[in-house]
Amino acid sequence: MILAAARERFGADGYERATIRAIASDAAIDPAMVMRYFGNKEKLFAAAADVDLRLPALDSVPHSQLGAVLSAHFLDRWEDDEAMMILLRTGVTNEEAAERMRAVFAEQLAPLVGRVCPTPIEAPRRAGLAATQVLGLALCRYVLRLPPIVAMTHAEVVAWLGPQLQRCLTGDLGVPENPSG
Amino acid sequence: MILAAARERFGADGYERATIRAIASDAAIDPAMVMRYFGNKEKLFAAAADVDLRLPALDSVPHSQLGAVLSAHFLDRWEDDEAMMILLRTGVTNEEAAERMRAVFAEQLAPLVGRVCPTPIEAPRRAGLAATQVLGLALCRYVLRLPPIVAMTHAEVVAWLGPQLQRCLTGDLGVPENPSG
DNA sequence: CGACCAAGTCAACAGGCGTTGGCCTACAAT
DNA sequence: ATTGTAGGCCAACGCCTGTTGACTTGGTCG
Repeated sequence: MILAAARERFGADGYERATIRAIASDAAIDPAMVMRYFGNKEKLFAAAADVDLRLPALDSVPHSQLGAVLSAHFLDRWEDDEAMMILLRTGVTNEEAAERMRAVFAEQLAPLVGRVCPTPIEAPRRAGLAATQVLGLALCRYVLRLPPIVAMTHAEVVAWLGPQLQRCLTGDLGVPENPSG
Repeated sequence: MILAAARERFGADGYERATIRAIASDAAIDPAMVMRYFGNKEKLFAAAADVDLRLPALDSVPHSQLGAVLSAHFLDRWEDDEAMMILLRTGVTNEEAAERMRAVFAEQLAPLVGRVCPTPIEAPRRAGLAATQVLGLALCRYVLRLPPIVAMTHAEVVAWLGPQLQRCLTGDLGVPENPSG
């Protein structure tokens, strides 16, 4: 499967270093076949970087458990879907990938937060802060491989991230009397 | 100054897309001069990515103020030193840059945390978690440009990040009865 | 004046890239 | 047996990259 090889290469090397030739070689086909099926490199990337966070419905989750549920979900998601890594690796140097990342945030995470957030006007900011938590941890653990973060077990990470996300969603934002800036 | 142009290009484009020709053009010199002065692209990058966090001495800071002090310091640092952005942009796709980032963490942040951390054995993990906070926020604000995070004022970011860092340094790690894994 | 040496310019090399068009094979229908 | 067609391979194009070596300039010393 071409897409599987593409996801692997994009996720491991980023957009610029992942070459069509290498992807084709991994898939044991000719580079020209990649062009025939996907048109060009950009379109191949777009097909490979189609991310679905698969966020669960949170309506039946008690407010005090939101952080814990999301923490476990994100870590599982991160460890079994290469597309997550693709966006993180490529979104940093490729504007198109960054735009897609903002879209994933706006279309998937933000609306969900909006439905469970006590004060809807704060929802986008709370969702954004939650994103910083998840992305910062993924960056240090899976990409930069900071030793102390890599050394944490799956359970330890979930246990740490849960309360952090909980604070993003329902905690004090720091300047509550003037939240809009 | 060649280094200034190199920092700008590496910070804006990442390692692969920043070309020696473009850097030389920015500096209004010939590409061959870059080679003469720095040897090759890798060495030029190494010279441009020499990051100093300039962390203040924290010994005289009350423990309850550690997060606030570091929060303000990091945000100032991010906003006036292009080298910070270089490492974030390139460390994601370039293993040499990632290694340098781990070195900055191990040599600059971790020792400082070790000196103010209540239980020294937890220091590396606390420093790592603090790194996830700072990097996650910088990633969303300066690189991915998530709108709600960009919309926050400097003061709002500092006010939010302070307590977060404080929790990393002196708060509950989540599984305190078994912190080493 | 002539000789040197560092600083800078220029053109070119070899290699890798995305992308293209032509050829070749294999199979189905007539 | 011949034709048509789709799928796949190969060689090549044009472009851009890092890097190199030869050449020119300008200033300083014997």
